[in-house]
Amino acid sequence: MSNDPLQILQNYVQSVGLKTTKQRELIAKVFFAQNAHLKAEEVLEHVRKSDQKISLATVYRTLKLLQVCGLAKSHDFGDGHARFEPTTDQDAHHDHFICTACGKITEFFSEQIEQLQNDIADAHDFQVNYHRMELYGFCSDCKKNK
Amino acid sequence: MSNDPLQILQNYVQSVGLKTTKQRELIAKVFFAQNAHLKAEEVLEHVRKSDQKISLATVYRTLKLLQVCGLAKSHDFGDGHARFEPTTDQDAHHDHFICTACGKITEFFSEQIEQLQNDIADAHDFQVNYHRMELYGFCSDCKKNK
DNA sequence: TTTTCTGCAAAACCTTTGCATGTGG
DNA sequence: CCACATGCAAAGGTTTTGCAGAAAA
Repeated sequence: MSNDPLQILQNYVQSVGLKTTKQRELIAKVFFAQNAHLKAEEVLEHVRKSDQKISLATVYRTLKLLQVCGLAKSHDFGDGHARFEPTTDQDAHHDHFICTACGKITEFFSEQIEQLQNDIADAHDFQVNYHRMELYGFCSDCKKNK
Repeated sequence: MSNDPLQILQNYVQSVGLKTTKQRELIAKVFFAQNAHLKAEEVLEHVRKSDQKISLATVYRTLKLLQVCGLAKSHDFGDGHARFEPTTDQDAHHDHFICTACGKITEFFSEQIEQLQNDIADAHDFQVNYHRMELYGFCSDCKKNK
């Protein structure tokens, strides 16, 4: 059983009767290579370096496909643009720090948060399936320049 | 020094040379009375009960004004609609539980989260100004019906 | 009277979709 | 060949903006 997202995508595509195309492969490759929070437009920019003709619609369609097979997630951090990020086992539960000065998004992981969400869930009779925690403020660089 | 958001708004409006209007007063009154997470369209619905002629544009403009003077915040919970909520001292730090079955949004507050964010901030050399924590899953009602 | 505000409609924005053409299996 | 995929452009949804008339200071 492979952990390579491109392999997983390939398997999924075949099993559901979809087709492997140059565009899909390229978009997926670029997306997983950039381990970042990209807007669709940014994914397109990267992809265009290899293929000028790929359309934004295809980027959206491929990103949606990646979400359907559990390889990507989208999220709006509040500026009206959806950001996409890979979902892999090791970072499925990571959280984010968002610098409100420079816009940089950094990931972090806290075991305590996992514990905390269980406590809160119990206290409120909720069944938590996943969580999201975001800390807004200034990153170390921007903190200096204040 | 008043704690009444309507009073704060009034003071702000006057101090910056803006004008007090029936529409602004009504929208603000309705918004603060509904202590909920409302879409702009929902604010409009409530407002229309008192004044049929108020436009959606004015609702947006007033909600933006409330954000500028720190009385409201907006956030996209992932369905593409911005939700607006009052920002007051007592609930400035609350967090959210979102039921992915029925869409219900519930607030909660945890002192431990406040502590946790400080620890994380220190560890990463970040200056946290505010945070957001969301737990996604099933509320007690929807949990039963599974 | 002067500046701001409103309502309307149009524009802007990101994202999705319809359609004719292209391409993988 | 047939079904799916693509690119383009147009449509879709929410939010913003330009403008002329209305209202507050």
